[in-house]
Amino acid sequence: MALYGASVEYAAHVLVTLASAPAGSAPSASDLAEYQKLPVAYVRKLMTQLEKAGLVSGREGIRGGWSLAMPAEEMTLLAIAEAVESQARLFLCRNVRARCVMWSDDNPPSAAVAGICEIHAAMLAAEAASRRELSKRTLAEIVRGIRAKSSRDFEVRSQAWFMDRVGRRRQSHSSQEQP
Amino acid sequence: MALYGASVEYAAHVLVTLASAPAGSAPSASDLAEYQKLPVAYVRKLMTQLEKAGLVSGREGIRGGWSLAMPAEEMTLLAIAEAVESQARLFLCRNVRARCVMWSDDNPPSAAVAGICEIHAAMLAAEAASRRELSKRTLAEIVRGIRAKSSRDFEVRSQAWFMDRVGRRRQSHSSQEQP
DNA sequence: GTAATAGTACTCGGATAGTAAGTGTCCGAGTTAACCGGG
DNA sequence: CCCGGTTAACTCGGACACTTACTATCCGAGTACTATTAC
Repeated sequence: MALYGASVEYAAHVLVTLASAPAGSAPSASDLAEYQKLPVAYVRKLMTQLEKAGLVSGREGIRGGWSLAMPAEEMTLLAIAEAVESQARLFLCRNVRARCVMWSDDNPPSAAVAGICEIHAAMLAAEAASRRELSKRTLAEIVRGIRAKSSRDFEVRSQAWFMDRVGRRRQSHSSQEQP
Repeated sequence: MALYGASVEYAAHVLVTLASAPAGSAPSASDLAEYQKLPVAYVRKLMTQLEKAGLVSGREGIRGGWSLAMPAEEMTLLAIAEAVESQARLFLCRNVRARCVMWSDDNPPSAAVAGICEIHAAMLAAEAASRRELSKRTLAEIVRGIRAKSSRDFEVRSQAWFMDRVGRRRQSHSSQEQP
């Protein structure tokens, strides 16, 4: 139905959140997921995919969490999409042309089917066009666009939310429980 | 995995075949399918979809068959793709932005989420680019490209194959059986 | 005071369901044209 | 000679099974930091 599924959408929003989070806060996968009510376990898996692609770097352990592995200006939407859905192709040529009945009986499909199928070629051109478009958009641009729309109050409260999560994480095992 | 699946590939090749078939031969869905060893029943379904989209016109009955409903010069690859996979989108926005925890407790997501999501906008731009590319390519161009690669002999034999199919269809119930 | 231990909150990776869409098949119904036999 | 019935070969449309990939969840294992405890 759609080439890029929920994975790409989740990943993109998570990265936007990560780029907007307070500097050095290193939110955990749970933080990032719950902030936008995404399935936590699923986001966890996405994070490891993003890490493999070199977009984020994680730190393990009790104070662990995620942070961008490169400046947001350099991270393109194409890179994000390919990180979590590397197999996404506009079209997969099954080489129908070579199945023609003309070939089967006597002479094999040699010269006539040489090179790339015309239809496949057109599809590849279209795919290249869409990728070119996606590679133009960077995470930084997207964050700027979102920030321009949102209120200052929203930003402040979001930052506070993340700081609260991090703080809560730390104090939770100095004092065992809290009201 | 791929936005455009086998349906689009089959449809495209069938239309190429149809455009290349002898004038007035009106091949049946079976003819078109067997010519390239495609699943017959499936091609039949595709043909009705292509008809609904106005790309081909069918004639029922014993001498029935299919023919292009418009000049091949006017039929774009985009039209073909959309005829059989109209739901194909590059990206389906689930409006994740509106699920943010910041909204749930007191104030609803009003102004900040107004307009289209930044990520969605970028995806739409990419989709538009690929569609633009596909709408540039016409069936006539594709047929020309294929014809340029194939031998004259291949063409002649293909035409003969179709004429044989049509002829066989007619004589098969003047003389009941044939050797 | 320093070192070993326990506990906490993460990440990591694989195994496993559930679900939706594409792919492919089958069957009955309707349509057109040719042929065949009766008037 | 003409006309209605029969048959053949299509199209049309819906119903159904199969496969695959995405989405989502769960669990055991590893890791880093902190606090506690023992020496």
